[in-house]
Amino acid sequence: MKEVTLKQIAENLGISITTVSKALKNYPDVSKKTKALVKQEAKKLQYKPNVFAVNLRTKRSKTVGLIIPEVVHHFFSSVVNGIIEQAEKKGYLVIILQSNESFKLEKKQIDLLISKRVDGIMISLASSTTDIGHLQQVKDLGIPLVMFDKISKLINCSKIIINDREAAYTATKHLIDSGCKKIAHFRGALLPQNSIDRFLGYKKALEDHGIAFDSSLVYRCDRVDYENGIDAAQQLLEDHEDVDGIFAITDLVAIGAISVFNQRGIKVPDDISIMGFSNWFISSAITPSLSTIDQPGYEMGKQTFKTLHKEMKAKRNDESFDPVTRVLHTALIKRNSTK
Amino acid sequence: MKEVTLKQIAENLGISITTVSKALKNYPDVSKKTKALVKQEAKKLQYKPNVFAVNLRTKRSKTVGLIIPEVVHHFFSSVVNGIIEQAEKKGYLVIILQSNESFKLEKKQIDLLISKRVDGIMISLASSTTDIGHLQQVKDLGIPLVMFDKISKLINCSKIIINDREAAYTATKHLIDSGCKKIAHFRGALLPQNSIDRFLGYKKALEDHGIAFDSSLVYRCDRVDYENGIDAAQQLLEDHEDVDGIFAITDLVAIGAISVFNQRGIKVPDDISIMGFSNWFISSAITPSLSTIDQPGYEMGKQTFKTLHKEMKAKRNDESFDPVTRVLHTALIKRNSTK
DNA sequence: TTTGCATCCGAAAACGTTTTCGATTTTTTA
DNA sequence: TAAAAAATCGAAAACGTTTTCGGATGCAAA
Repeated sequence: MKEVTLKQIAENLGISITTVSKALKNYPDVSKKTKALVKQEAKKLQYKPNVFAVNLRTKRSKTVGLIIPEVVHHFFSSVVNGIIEQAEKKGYLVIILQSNESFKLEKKQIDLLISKRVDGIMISLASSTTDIGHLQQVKDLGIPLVMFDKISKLINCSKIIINDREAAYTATKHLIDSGCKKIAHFRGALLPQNSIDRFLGYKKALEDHGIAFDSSLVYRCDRVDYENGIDAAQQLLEDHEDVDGIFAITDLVAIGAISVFNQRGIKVPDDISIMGFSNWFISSAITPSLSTIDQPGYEMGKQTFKTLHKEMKAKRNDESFDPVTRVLHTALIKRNSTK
Repeated sequence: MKEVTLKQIAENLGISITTVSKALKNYPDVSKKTKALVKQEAKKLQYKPNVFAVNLRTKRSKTVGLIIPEVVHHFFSSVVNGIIEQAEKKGYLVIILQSNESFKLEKKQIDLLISKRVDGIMISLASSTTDIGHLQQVKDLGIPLVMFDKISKLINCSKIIINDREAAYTATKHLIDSGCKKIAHFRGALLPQNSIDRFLGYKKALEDHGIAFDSSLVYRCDRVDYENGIDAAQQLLEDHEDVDGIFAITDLVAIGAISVFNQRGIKVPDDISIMGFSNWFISSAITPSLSTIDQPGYEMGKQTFKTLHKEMKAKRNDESFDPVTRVLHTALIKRNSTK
């Protein structure tokens, strides 16, 4: 019941370990005859290379690390899906870590991935991350790094993103185009840039269309979840009776708002129109179905790994690699929560 | 810019590699003085053990594999969450693979994990998996294995599950208790045992409460998603006008049904009561909110890794380990889709 | 002084692979 | 037939760690 090794095969065939190794990897300096022999014996014994030894020798693990803020999250799980599918195609495995939106944890996990000597790292930052020393360290060690969605401009690496500002602009414009005159915004916390950008897109759209920006119409949801959507909607109803549109930073927030309106008999979209953001699965399943911006999670994951793969390949061949920034396309999804 | 190794430290201090290694691991046969010296130097040079060499030497990777049918799925992502959190606590990393409900892919991925020499494997089977040769192989190789949720009885390993049959019984009984007389069931495909068990629980509940089982009230959703819920509900409305309750195999199916009733002006729960299954996040966010059975995904993940960890530990110490089966508690969640 | 006993250290083997480089054999060319 | 070229193979080093086992040293007990 011993492990099958190159040595084992070599002894069985009466040849050297070197030749066995080279035969299995199709080196040109071993004859067809011995190659066939070796391969046959390897198959017979069900030889599987010891990946630990290979790693040690080649200094690579064919494994990459992924850090995301949350696993239980439609958008991020879509990204994960895109990443692991693509990675598997290229023979890479993915180690997934969850930062729980905590900077401290994120830092620790970067260290963990470094010590595990992954071949590359993909990350979407925690909201609280501003200090980027740990990421700089990754770059300094020469480990390929790709950031997606929640990025930091301070670090010079490849980035896969959407244009949050433009998408928010489109969302707001859709409300304006459909006749809304007084549009509220349920924004996210102050910190992640995405939250800021969406707010700026909202503001810009108003200004471009002759609607004065009114900061009292902006509500902050520090956690962009269902409950905060409920709270914001309730507060909004107290503060302003005549609002006829809402652009929510996230589908979940929008859905929270809708549930409030449903309960109070306020008709969506007749009395008030609502736009979400992300096109989570859930947004097509509620009543009324939610108009939103499609944020291509799966595609983002795919592109993220592809970019990382290119960078890893370049590194392996000692070629230089210039970081790229890829901005993915978002689309307006018109459903029944807007006119 | 060379890697810092034990050798490096040893040379700097003029001692042997052996002593350095032992000092860092607090072996008793190295003096306090040299220990302090070594540790200081290690810290100074920012020494990090080469995990590849450690793996090769110790034959362990401190990495475990996880195969699930789908990543973008509330329940499974909750499980993932529980697993990686627990794993990280114990110093293990998790490699996640997605079988896409494909038996072939599942088999390939098992091979992949074996060849990567993970220390243990956790899996929830693809629906189509009946042949379990690949899992037997895992057992035969002595790799600790834990199955959860979608399991096979044919394989002797630890299992973390819920009692689908009992939970379905509870769900159906709740409909009966709240006054429903004619209860339909939207079941899943023929294959995964969970689908069968939920069906059996439904049937048993009817029989125990003096309601004759009527197979024409059972609709099959081969994919348990939103669209199939819509289809089943529409078909049901054509076939039977007087149904007053539905037990759907999954929240998503139930929500599809609700959307149909909402559209047609059929009142839930006044005209018809609906029970889901799983307590996905979404079920509390729709209108009316969905009564369902809580399936503890996070806890399942936690227990799954904990059990695996015990088994890995036993193996490391050459102790025997008897597989355990843990049945987690499910709870009836009463919301507004039932009376 | 010898013996016994801790205490501390290091040589060396081992884990299994990859790859360089030189040696040997075979084939081709002059 | 000899020399050159090509084809084929293998010895050995290297990757960085862990762990066994024996040696050295010092000290107390006999």
